[in-house]
Amino acid sequence: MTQYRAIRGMNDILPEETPLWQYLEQQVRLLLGSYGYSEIRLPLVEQTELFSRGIGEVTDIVEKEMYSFPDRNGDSLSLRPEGTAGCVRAVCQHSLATVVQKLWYSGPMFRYERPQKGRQRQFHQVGVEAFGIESADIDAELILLSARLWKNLGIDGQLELQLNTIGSAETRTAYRAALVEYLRDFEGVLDEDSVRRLDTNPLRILDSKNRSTQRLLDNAPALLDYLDTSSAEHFQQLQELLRAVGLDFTLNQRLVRGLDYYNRTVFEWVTDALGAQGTVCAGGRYDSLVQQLGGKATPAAGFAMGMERLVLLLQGLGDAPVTANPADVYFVAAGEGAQKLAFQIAEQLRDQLPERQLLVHCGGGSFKSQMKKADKSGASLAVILGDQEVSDGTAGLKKMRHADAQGRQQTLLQSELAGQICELLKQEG
RNA sequence: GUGGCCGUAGCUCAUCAGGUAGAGCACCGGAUUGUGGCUCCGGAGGUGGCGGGUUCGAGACCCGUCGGCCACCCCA
Repeated sequence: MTQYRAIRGMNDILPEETPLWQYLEQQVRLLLGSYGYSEIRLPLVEQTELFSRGIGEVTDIVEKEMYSFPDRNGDSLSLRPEGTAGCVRAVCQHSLATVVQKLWYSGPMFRYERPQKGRQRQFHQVGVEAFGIESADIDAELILLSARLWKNLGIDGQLELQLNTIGSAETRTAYRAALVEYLRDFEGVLDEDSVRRLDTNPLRILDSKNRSTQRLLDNAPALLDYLDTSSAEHFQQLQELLRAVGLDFTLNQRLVRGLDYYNRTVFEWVTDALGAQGTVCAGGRYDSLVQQLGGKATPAAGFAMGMERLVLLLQGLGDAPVTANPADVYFVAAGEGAQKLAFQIAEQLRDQLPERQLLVHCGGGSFKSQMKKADKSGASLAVILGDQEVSDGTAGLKKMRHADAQGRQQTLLQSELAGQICELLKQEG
């Protein structure tokens, strides 16, 4: 029984899983680079106020999910529950938005929630943000690059794009009033959470999972009818751009986001392969956030993707796209002299083959047990050194998993070893 | 925060009217002298999450607690 456990909801990513994470991160990095986005690295901790002002005081994230604590000087700090607020803060602080900025970041986020499939208390997001562009083309680009990432990862078949617009602040004020007026009449039949939201955040009622609430909404006023003309045009342009490149999407009028800063475009990539946490990537436009956080008015749009959820999708692919790297050469060394010799030869070989994985056996043991380790390492070649080789200047070189038992092992001079290994590895590619 | 299911070796799990625990995989060693993969033999490894209760006796029953999973909620 282990004495210490990781904090609930904060999981270790074990060596077995890291190759898949590295693969995912690499694909993300390449793709974002190809669209001209630059990485920005941000602190995990910010002033609590940045989040309450940015995300919204009455959102669940701020109300009950933040890890907040007083700093030693009494300031209230919080572990970031999302990345956009901090990114906007950095953009303002360093006056980055004097020109168009296309940025991305990745790292852990923290929310105090009950863990379940696809949901941790410490989880990882990659966020992508574009500052300084008001037109719908950047909305389209953000969506297109995410679509391309799914394709590159081979998970595009499992994802569907849902799209909506929530218009301007005025749109929502007017619509909110109409929606509340409509729903008040059904207060008796609404589910408990939706009743509460009538006062706090009525738009969130739209994406309630409650079936009877959803039925009530069938006859509710539609946000589209309250849309201001420029938002309507913006939305129209976005759809045209997406259609122009043949990207499928579903209009979902009940799609609203849980963070207050969004306006106009909102979108989600959803899957039914992950149980209840089906949103893998989501975002939208947030034109007033920069100004709201003290910067110059700057239009902006962005999205975030949940890395754990993407990893789950990749793992579900069956054919694991990545596995652990097998070794190339394993040095079996029995005896003190052989150990020294193995290190010498291996170090020399590392100069010539920096890309190859060379393992020198450590920890002693019989030839037999060392050979077992060599086999398990996946190495294609084993170098065998013992007292005899030390004294006569030779080395055994064995091709592991070689069909022909006869030609499997050769004895050669130590001076020939490096050249022969290079040659054999080159043959294998 | 609420609810359902679950908690036995590193991992996956079993056993039994309640009588103080097993298998497979993994690990270690051996099967002729210094050599892997297959097979065979052997070994190590568990205060049965923790605490309390019922009982002559509990891993098995009851209560509590902690933890896990899933769902609500929330959201990436």
